[in-house]
Amino acid sequence: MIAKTYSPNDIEAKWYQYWLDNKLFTSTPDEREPYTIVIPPPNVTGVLHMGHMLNSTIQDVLVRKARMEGKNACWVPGTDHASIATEAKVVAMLKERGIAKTDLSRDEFLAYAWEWKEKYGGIILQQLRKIGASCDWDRTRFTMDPALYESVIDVFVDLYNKGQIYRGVRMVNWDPQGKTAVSDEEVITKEVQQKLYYLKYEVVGSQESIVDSQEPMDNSGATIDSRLSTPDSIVIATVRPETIMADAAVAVNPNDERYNHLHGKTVRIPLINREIPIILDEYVTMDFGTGGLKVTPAHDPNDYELGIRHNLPVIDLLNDDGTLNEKAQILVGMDRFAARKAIVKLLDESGNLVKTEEYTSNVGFSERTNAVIEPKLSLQWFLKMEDLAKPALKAVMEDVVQLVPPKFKNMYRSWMEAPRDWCISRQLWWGQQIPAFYMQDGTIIVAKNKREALRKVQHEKLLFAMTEADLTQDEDVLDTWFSSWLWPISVFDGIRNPDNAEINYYYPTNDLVTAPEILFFWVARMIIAGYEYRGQEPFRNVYLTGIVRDKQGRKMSKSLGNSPDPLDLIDQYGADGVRTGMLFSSPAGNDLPFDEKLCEQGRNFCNKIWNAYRLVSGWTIKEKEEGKNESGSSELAVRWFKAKLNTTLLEIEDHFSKFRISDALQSTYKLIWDDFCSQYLELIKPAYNTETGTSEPIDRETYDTTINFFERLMALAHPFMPFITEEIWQEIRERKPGESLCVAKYPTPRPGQPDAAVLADFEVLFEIISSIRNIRNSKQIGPKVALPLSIRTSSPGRFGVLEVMIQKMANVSEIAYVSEKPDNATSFLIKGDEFYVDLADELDVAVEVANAEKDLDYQTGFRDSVMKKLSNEKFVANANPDVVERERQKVADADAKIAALQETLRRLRGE
RNA sequence: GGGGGUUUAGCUCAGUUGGUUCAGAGCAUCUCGUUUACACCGAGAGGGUCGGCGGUUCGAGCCCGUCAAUCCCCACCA
Repeated sequence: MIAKTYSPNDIEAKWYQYWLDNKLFTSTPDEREPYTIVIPPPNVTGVLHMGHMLNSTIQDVLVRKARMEGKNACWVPGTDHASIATEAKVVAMLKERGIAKTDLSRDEFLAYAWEWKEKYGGIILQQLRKIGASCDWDRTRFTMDPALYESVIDVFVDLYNKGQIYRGVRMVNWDPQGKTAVSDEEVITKEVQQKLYYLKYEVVGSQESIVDSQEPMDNSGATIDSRLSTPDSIVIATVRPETIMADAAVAVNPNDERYNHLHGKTVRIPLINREIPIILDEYVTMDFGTGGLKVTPAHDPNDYELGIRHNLPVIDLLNDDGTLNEKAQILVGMDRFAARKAIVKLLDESGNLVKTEEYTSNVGFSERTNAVIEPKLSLQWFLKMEDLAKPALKAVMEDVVQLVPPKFKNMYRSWMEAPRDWCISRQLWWGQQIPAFYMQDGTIIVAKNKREALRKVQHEKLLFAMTEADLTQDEDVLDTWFSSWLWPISVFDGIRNPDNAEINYYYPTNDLVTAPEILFFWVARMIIAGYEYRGQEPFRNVYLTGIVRDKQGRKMSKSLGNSPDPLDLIDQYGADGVRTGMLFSSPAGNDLPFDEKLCEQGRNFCNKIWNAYRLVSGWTIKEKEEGKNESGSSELAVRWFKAKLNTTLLEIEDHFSKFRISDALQSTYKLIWDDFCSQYLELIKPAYNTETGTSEPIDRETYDTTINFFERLMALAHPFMPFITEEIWQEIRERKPGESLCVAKYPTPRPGQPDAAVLADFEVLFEIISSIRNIRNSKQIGPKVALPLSIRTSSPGRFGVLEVMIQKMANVSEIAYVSEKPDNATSFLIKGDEFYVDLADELDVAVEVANAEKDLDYQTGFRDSVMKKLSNEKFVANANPDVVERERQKVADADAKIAALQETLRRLRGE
């Protein structure tokens, strides 16, 4: 006997192992059509969160479906080395052991990092197995695998040789915690409540200034607080008072008449009294703050530009870790934020702090470490993006690469039309070390390795005396995205070995499933690399998932602690339950407000399927000679379900073709729960024999057909819920060893028109049944009390076999065709046919009259509104003839109902 | 500051070229039911001026304009 409730935990591990043992997920090139997905490689240090859960489930649904459709499905798993994040974790781990990174050599540090990676890395890949992900694990790749590492190096060398990569001093985003530069895309700007400090700078030679200031200042029409500006000083506004020691000038707008008297003057920086010039530049906004701007070229990108224009010195007063260096002269060694507090106090004491205002402004944060980004001037490597981006922009605009949903095309375009150069160097050790080698005179040799670099020096520069010892490799590593942008190519070794059988077979891949957050970071760059290195797009479709949010709409994150552990959820609801739960409300590109209720619904669905199987498996089958179901009702039910299945399959296929995964699941869910369980199974269910206490046997034909239906339904649901469907599919009939639903045929709609007649008949049938049940409910009559039904129709006997079903489903004792309404009967109307249910007790005439009147009102109103439409000449003239015809039909239907209702009313009133 | 999305039932969302009784689904709520697969269930019910206003049209949830709310992206006026 099968258990009453489905227990996922018992079977999930069993089937997953079975799939692995039978190598059902492995793929090698063959003559079949390939279907390829590369996983967005999760951070190697990562653990599974709800975003992965959603993303991986969608990929698995697509891959499993393709596999069942007979394609050579290949889902490549792997992880990303995530340089900053991983290095930070390793540094933290070392710190716990009392080891500082600075005490280690690069090689020693990397040894620790690899040790750490081997130990903790890739947990997430194990977790993916728990959710049923059908990855080809033999293909697991890591962005630092030798082959992938080498691919990255090759690409760097190649792009350098093509003149696309250059090295230069630029203002970059500095992460003082990670102590590395990060790209513009890795900076998240957030609005932060800050303070705007108004600081007074003394004008040098202020005695003269007083004399000059005989000219009345009021002429300028200045609206600024008189305290803020005096003839012998200028007040500037800043949110970063700790950088004043690095000021190179104070700028005012040349058109700002308030400051005419200061042109050509110099001022003194408070506290340190260094003298700096007043410069004129139209960049300065006159109506912000005081109209005076402190210019700090080392610590602000705009100031840096100003500095270049005015030939100002660059004074960098920050160390790499964000503390003040000796150039600051004061507060040396203090962290920038502590220094800010301290200097405000000092400025206040010295009388230079004029006032403080609350101020909201945008501050950049490091995506990886969440540290406040410091604009910093440094020597970095850059990749020119302008030309590379062109084919990638075109591909998306012309839908060669299709973004799903397409609304993201706008975003993509705005970024790709004017891409900024990509800062690809990082001041870290964990990653691909930049293959640039420096000669002692600073000459740069870019080559695959030192030996190659030396060979180049010797052969191209004819410096045969050079040795490897004379070359030093660049200390920096490459941005992690500089390796992941090659992912769809490098996992098939298509960079090093561009004509190999694998890349030629699997590339371009089919679908990419990822989050919109990394559309620029990753997706766009993969497309760029795809065109540059394969001359072809890396994938056809990009399905962009939403962000998983909690009930309050917050993004689920580890730091907020509002994300449930997916593995806990799986324990609780089963992998299939969680998978379907995730998909129930996740249209592409829309955020997913996650609610555990959805997992519960998923679990309930599993249980429903389980019990449906329990029901069917408990049936006994009639001996052959006993024949089939006498009334033919089962045959008709079969005919109906076939038609229903067919139309639903078409619907599901349509949803899938549009990547409407949620809708495809919804259709599957309804087909199984409502159509198959609630209707079909109830219709064919054998009667219960009260004497024997068992159900009657079912005829062989109906039974076999039902089992076939079940099998097809399991196949249909398998991409969504692989475990329970495999379990039942294996139970349903004897299978050969190694056979699996994973590679069974996915149901396809039968060709030809669906059986419209039977579908229409059953719609009427279900309406009759629910009307009778409704009467039962409203009259509080229990389901065990059988009720007689009378029908008055213009075509007697038209219900034929359906009568048996009405009797069974609505517990009707007998059906009679009548020409007069029986006494004591309550009635309902369906398409002009009138149905009467004889109630044993007295009929409440008043209630019946009220109901009939209400219905009559509605029908008359409805008829009138349609008539009004039809009497409008413009409507009849302009509307589609079909539409007009339908409207006429509506009137006819309404007329019939109205006539019937009027008659009912007459009778009820005894007229 | 620019660009885009969203706004439909208490909640989360469907609603495909404007036209069938088009105002929908799931969840939640309420009523009834220990029926013989399933209470992780069954049978029913209530609930919305489709964000506001204006326009186009014979006809608007759908098209256009405008306003409002909200979210996202880009842009670092200190």
